[in-house]
Amino acid sequence: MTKVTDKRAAILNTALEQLAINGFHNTPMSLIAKEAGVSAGIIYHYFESKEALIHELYREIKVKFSAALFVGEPQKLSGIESLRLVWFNAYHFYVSHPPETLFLEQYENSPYFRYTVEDPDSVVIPLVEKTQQAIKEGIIVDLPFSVLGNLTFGVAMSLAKQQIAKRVNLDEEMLEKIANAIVKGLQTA
Amino acid sequence: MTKVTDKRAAILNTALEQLAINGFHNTPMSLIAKEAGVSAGIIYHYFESKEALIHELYREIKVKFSAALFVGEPQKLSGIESLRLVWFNAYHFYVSHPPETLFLEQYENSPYFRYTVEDPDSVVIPLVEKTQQAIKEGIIVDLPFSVLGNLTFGVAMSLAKQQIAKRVNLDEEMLEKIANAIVKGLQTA
Amino acid sequence: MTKVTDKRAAILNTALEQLAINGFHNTPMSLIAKEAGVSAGIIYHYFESKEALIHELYREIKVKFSAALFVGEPQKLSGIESLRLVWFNAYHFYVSHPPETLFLEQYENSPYFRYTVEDPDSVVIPLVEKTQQAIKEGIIVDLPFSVLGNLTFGVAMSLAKQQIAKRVNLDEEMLEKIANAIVKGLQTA
Amino acid sequence: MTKVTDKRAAILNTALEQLAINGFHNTPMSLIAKEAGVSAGIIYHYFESKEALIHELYREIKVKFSAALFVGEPQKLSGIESLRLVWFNAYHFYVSHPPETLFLEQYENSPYFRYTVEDPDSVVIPLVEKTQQAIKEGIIVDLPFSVLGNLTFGVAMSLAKQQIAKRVNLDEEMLEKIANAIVKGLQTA
DNA sequence: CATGAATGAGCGTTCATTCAT
DNA sequence: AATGAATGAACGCTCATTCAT
Repeated sequence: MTKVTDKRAAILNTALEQLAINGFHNTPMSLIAKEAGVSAGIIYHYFESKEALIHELYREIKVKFSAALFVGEPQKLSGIESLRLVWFNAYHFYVSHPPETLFLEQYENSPYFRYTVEDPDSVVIPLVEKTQQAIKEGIIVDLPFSVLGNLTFGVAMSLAKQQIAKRVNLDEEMLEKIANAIVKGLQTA
Repeated sequence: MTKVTDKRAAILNTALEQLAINGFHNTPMSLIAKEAGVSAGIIYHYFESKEALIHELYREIKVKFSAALFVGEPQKLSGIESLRLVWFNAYHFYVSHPPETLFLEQYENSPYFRYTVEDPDSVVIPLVEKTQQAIKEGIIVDLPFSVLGNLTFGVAMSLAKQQIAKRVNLDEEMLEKIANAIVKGLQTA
Repeated sequence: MTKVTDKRAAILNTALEQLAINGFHNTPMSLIAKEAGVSAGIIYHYFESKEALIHELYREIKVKFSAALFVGEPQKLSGIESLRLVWFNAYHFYVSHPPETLFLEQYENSPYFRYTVEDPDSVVIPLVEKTQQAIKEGIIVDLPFSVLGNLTFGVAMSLAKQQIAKRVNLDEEMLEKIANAIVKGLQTA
Repeated sequence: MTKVTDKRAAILNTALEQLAINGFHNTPMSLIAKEAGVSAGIIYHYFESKEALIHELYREIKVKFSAALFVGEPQKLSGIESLRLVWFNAYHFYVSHPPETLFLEQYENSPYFRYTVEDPDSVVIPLVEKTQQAIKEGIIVDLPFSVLGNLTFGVAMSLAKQQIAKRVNLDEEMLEKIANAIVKGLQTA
């Protein structure tokens, strides 16, 4: 049992690594197999296809990401403070998980995967409710969730990618400025 | 003379369309040729390789995009008003050019093209200077250009992509709200 | 184990045959595959490229050829007798291995392979030494090795090619005459 | 008239040069056209095909070569002296015409052209007769013409190729030695 | 479960040849 | 005669997937 999980996990880990480095289309299954120390054939025992493997990877990363958003228990803070903390959590997840971030970006921009429906992870519901309440209370501007997502997570990911690629060097002070800009923008009045 | 330009242009147009729909790696040269109504070989008369064709496409789109930013002459407005107008221009360019937008996103996230240096188009310099001045005057928060780019163009593109995919429906009122959020966030005090 | 060797060997054998018949550039990999009864892809499992396959073929033929030179133990004969025997051995190898001979000729005259360094096969060193000694003793004319090679192996190969092409019919008597001519020419005084 | 000849000649000259450098299969017609300063299409006005162009080149080189053999009027010398002079003429032609030599070698070893019949150029008949007479007189060993050709022209070409490739440096003294070896070998008694 | 040899469709690219101008 | 854009078959090679062992 542990063994099975181990091999499956090894494949997933290696796949993530290699897909992030080489891109989806420059990462042959045989390379994943080789780097994971398994045979090419066995991958098809655990995953139906390369596509399925990638989808599964996406799912797992999403779960990890969702969990990371709750560091510091933002659900217990006020609307604005919650927003700020969640933003930092997202940014820090991205910045400290380069392969995951590069993978997500590729996945979400691949026309191949473009039509995958994304329903919000159930675990994230407390945050959604918190935000809805803040909107109703007139604390946060009334914008659709997907727009709010862009203005927060989207920006966090873009910045993290720049940081990862070292095209910018964001220190704590600058991050504060950026978080302020975002929070200020989304606050009413 | 016109003929040459025509065929070259037909290839570029078709390539853009197909690359946006299928993605770089699921768009064989033979498909571009077929859709453009030309033979596979002739593409190599106009472009050195598939890679060169894609780079050229990128270059041309960037030029069109840069030009689009100047609609309404933002360079003649005050720092804040200029920022707001440029943001709208970017958003409208993206939203009204879905293939270009999908292409740009893929291009800029392709590991294959990740190392292409991007110096700001010279035509865009007036806007850069305008912004620098606004920062110096303390009107806009002092953040690196790449960060400001994320908070403006990056957000505009993400929203446009959502709009294109009909995952959201942004009317003028909502766009105003969003533009306000961004401008407010970037304004000092 | 035997199987692997079998398929690799089948590819090499078929490649030799086809390359000799059609020439390097008129022998598609797909033809080699078809004639060898394997898929096109599998060749690349055993050889890195068409070029590598050809180089490997050359190497193997050279080894076989070198071994053939020692039939009758020429290294134990006097300088002159050794020379004569080696010449016959070379000629007989060529004449009894038409594909190998045609292949060698193409390989060594291909601009593509013109710059391959050819150090004498280590197995051949005894013969080289024997010849050097005969030169030092004043039995054989003092000419560079490459020139001696031409006057012996070169001539043997050319004649063998003519024989193979049936442009001449060299019986034992005539071969004796030719060998005599060569040996006489290279003998001092 | 002169113009036609000029363009045809330009194509032939350039073709020779490029074919010698790159080999038959790495010399596109378009390269020949470009280097000759003509259009790709016009070549097909003068030559039926690439193959026909190559055959024609071969024919012309053979004529030049045959003429070169008569330098110093060997047909007026004694059998042995004639043989020696012809050998030198052949060698010097090869060495002073590298493109022609590399071309000839490729041509004659190409399986594609292997079955071209080679009847001795009529211009060469005086030499053939001279040799036949010398054989009849018992001065030169009685060997078929093609064998004698190998032992003389064949060796001369091989050595010239080595000289051209600078794999050996044959000075006059050494050439004398080699010529002596050949002549001695072919002389009776 | 596990291997890795084997398949074969598909890709990017080349180039001899043609033909509208 | 002359051009060079255009064609399209063919090539070397890759790789997701299968399957005998």
